[in-house]
Amino acid sequence: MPISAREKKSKLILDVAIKLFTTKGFASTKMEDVAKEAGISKGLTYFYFKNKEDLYMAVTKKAFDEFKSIFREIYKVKGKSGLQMITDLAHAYIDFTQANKIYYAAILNFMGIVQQYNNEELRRQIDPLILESEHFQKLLEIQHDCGKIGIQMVTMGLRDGSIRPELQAEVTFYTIWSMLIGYERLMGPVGYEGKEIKIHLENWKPGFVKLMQEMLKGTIQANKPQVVQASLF
Amino acid sequence: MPISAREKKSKLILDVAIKLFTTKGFASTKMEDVAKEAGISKGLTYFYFKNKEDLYMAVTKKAFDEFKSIFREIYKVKGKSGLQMITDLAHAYIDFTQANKIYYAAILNFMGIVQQYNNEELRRQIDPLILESEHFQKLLEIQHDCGKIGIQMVTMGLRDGSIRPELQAEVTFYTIWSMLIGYERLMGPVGYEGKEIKIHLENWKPGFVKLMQEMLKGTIQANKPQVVQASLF
DNA sequence: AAAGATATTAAACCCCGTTCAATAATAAGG
DNA sequence: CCTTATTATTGAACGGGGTTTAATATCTTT
Repeated sequence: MPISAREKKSKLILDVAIKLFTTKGFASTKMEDVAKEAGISKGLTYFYFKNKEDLYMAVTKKAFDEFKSIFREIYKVKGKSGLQMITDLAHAYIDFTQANKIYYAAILNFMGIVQQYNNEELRRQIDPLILESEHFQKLLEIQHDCGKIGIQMVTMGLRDGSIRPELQAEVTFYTIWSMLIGYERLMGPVGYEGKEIKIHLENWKPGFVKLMQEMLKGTIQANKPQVVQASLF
Repeated sequence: MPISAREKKSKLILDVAIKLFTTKGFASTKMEDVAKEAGISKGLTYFYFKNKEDLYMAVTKKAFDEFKSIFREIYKVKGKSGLQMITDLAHAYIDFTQANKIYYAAILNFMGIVQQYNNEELRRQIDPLILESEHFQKLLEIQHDCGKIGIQMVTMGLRDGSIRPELQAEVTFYTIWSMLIGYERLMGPVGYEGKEIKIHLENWKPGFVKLMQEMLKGTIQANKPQVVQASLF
């Protein structure tokens, strides 16, 4: 695939933006900084991206792509029980969010926007340019896809007996996702407090994952993979 | 308690700010708007609050106070099992966050700042005025207090048998908190998607709470209150 | 009533995202 | 190859809005 000059420069700007957002944060990164680092004039960045928010959306798009690929990678490996997949997903998710803070921040930010979007009173506050952004709809789709894959994992678990059969797949998966989102959100603040509590929390991650497993665990051994042919989708 | 004129006006501004942040959102609310609505000049708001962020911190403070009182109210009722308390807490938390979007947004925002604060590289990005804010340290404390109360609830559950004894109180409580935070965060976005998935998610809340209970449930009946004398703190 | 502290205002300031008119570079067509 | 449209690129100007400031008014205190 021959990349046009335009696409190349667009990518350059995006890469610079990611780098700066990562090191300095979104708010502290000026459009001028991005331009300078990319070796172009400030005005030109507006030729490639509608505005700063649009640039951030492009970052978010990359984040979601990577995010979805994590889901897919785990899902496509055969010979694992549903519970094992969910467990792997949890680990991968935590690793991902910790290794890519901006990506994760971007995803969280996006979810916040969608939340506003659902609220009629708040919807009009959203910068219309965001909604017009070519990325916005695509992001909704990707998020949806991730959900679908996750639900399939739980469904597998229900079928292969690794997850308690009385659970409902959608509810269960979204609850797990909730836990993961909240885990990241709390990890920092809680860890910070220092003093007594911090010590015990060093083993939060294993404890967290274990609790999740307990919540789901079905009739078969959780960690011993179980071969099942799943007819999914 | 005789309230000084200064405190009264300060409170007026704060109330106006809360009202406007609620209806228009933080970013869309201009300092001028706040001033006008409060019947004062823009400059004067800077006499009572260091800057916009400081004003938001004051809102956050109110949010956390209310938040903590929820924890306390539930905790002080006698004759409930630990599991029941946690269950009540979950319901109260969800109600609170849905009834007070700005308050909840403020709490989330604060947690985000603390997260930055823990990261040496990111710490310097934080507006120093925030850290200097008289509220900041107090907020950390309140958050800490909430954690302590929650942990006590779990501890009660461990003692009275309503929560599985092999669990560790801190880890368990923070995991539950994670779930709650994530639940709110996902509720909007997931609900939005419309189509197939939405239908099933209408029963997410009960399913969510039930899953949480299953995760914790110990040897005694969960929802039937169990009188125990807890020697806490 | 004078001196000092406290409130209050309007205007100025400045940062930064955004727009724009002018110019250069490239591509297309005859 | 020269002309003409199209696409890139720039630097300067614009404008919104948070923040500062100098001047003024309103208490307090003695």
